[in-house]
Amino acid sequence: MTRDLAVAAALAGPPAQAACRLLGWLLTSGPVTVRITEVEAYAGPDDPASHAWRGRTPRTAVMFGPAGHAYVYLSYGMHHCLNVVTGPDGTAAAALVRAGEVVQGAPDARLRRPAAASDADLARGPGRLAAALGLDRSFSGLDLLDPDSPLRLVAANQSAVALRGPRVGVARGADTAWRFWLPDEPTVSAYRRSPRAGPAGSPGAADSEPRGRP
DNA sequence: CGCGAGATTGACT
DNA sequence: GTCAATCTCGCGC
Repeated sequence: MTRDLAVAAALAGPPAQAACRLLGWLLTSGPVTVRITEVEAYAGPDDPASHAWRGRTPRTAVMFGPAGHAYVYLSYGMHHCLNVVTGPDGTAAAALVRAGEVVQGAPDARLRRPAAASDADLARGPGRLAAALGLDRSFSGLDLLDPDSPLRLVAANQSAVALRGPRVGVARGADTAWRFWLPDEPTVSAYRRSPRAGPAGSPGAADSEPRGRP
């Protein structure tokens, strides 16, 4: 097979479910392989924190496509962030890969991230993870399930139950508990609420309560 | 066509 | 804890 349909189907569900499933999966770019330890779910026009909130644009068009493709964007003019497109074709959704453990090619990752204090810091944070994998916007739109793709996603068994909490850094939708991470992983990034978001649990943005260890 | 905002990081007070 | 760096997007004039 050239494309794993079962894996694609696993990512075609609702945003939070699809994102949660990515935990423990492997991302490979060249010599570097990362095991995903932290993700966030983003939806479409209904999700004010999503890039697709205002509808389809050239940049976010890939989010409206079939699951299993890459959406890479430039954040704050300097850091790249990787999303895995989720949900059925025609609806906008993606999972931001926030952090991972470098399980292969750590020396290569370190060349790209000389500032990393430890191996756990190589891909701890979305910008750092994209840097460790050597990603830029040219990777956006790639089919991650194609064995010939320069960036590949491979499913793996998820041993632990995921913890969940509100998404990091978002100004709106800051109370939606759509961040998922694996317990006891030193590679999971620290939680920082956006200063532009109101106080936690502020009215108007109320969603599900955080659980676990935010 | 100008301008403000942003799914971040790392350095500094 | 606070703050600047840096640039693309997308809305408003």
